Amino acid sequence: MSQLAHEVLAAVLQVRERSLQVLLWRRAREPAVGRWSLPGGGLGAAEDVETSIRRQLAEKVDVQQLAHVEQLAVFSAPDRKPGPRVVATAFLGLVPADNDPEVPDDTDWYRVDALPPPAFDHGAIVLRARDRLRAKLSYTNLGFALAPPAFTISELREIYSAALGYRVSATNLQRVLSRRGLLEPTGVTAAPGPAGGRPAAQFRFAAHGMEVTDPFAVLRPPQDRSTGI
Amino acid sequence: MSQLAHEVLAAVLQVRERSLQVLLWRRAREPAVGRWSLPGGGLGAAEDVETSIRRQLAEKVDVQQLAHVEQLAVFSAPDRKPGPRVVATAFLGLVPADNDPEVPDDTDWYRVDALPPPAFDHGAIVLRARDRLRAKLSYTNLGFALAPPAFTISELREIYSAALGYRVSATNLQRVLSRRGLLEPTGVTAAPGPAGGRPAAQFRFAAHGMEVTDPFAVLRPPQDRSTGI
DNA sequence: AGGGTTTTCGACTTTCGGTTGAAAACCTCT
DNA sequence: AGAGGTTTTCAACCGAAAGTCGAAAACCCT
Repeated sequence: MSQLAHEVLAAVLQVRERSLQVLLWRRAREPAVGRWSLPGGGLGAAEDVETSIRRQLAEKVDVQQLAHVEQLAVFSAPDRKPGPRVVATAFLGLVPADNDPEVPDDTDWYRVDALPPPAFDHGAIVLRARDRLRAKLSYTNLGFALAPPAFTISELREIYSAALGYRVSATNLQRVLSRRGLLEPTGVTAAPGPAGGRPAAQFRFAAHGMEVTDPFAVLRPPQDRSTGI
Repeated sequence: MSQLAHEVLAAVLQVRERSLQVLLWRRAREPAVGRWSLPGGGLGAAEDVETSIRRQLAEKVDVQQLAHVEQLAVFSAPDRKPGPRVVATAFLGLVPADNDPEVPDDTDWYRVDALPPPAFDHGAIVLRARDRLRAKLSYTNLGFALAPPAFTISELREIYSAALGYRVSATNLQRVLSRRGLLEPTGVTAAPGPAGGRPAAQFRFAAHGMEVTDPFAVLRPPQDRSTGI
């Protein structure tokens, strides 16, 4: 079995200014000078890939603000980078909206739908991350990782719309999430915008909704009516 | 960046004898002599991980019969195997029911819910594969990869029940799949069983259902009623 | 006070999935 | 051939979930 290098990369996504954006840094040296790269780096000898990506992301953003990290896929085309072969494990990371983490000078956020010239296969990785997020938003409770600690339904609607790429109904969003027991009111009402309007109630995600749970199952097990409550 | 070995492994699942089973081979040499291992091997210099796992699976089963292969996850704990470190990319493979591929002498099928002693972390990989299959059966059209080319609704129900671990309603299964446009009748009616009974109509998965499509979305895009048909 | 804006919420409709039961179409045994 | 058993098929019903709509509430500014 041949020895080869292994790196970890993360597409860290956040909804910023009403659009889905990804954290990229500009390469100052060859290869791919001037192109934009995902954060990450080589896998250390004593760490698994998840430990490694969290360690390396800590250099770019405050880890406290990473609400969710999950494996995305392995990218292993032999020619995916020039030079000695490197296999990459790619991750999806999510930062809640309204956070504005300090980032290094060479690093910044870019719209996923208008990426600057990406290095190597990093463009494909970003798109995979976006697609994974969109799918999971719909059939899991992953939304908690994109939302700030407290939010109004309108704000949450903006976040979902930006991430999904189409407008969702605020009424429906509230009902779907409520029915799953994910929303709870904070009691606070937010101040209205400059144009006035009724003040909006603030919500937060329920504590038990802060982990990704099983997807909604379409073919459910039969209901057992014998076990009366 | 340190150099290390990379292997590919596959949990190849099939519904056999009304239960979900996985293809395992018995280790004849150290390490882990006598324990049961997933098929796979080292990543070649000129191949990506998917090419590699397909090549290595060809030594165990007829590749024609692999209806679906997808990446599962990377397993990278530094101590997942004794000896020099090896990172593994694990795959989920699916073989349609009713196929009975030739397998080598040291290789056989085992029930996922009663695994023989697994080598290394291969037990965890099998369970991850099972969970992924169960989730995707529910919210995608992945069922096509478990079903034979033609089947009755009862047979399909057996397959789904075995894979999911609970009984599903035949009536409901047929309607859900039909509504998604995945089933089409072959025109043939199967012979009744030994106890008689009405002969069952045969179906097949529609051609456009033979790839995994987008999951069922809960928060759909708004319906555009302006584009009348 | 009046007009504009935004949020909230109830009500309606449609779609989807779970359940049931009757009818259809076969078998075997007498 | 008829009776009785078995399995499949399908229509009908029901409830839950989700999409849509509009009125009322609660704020702003002039």
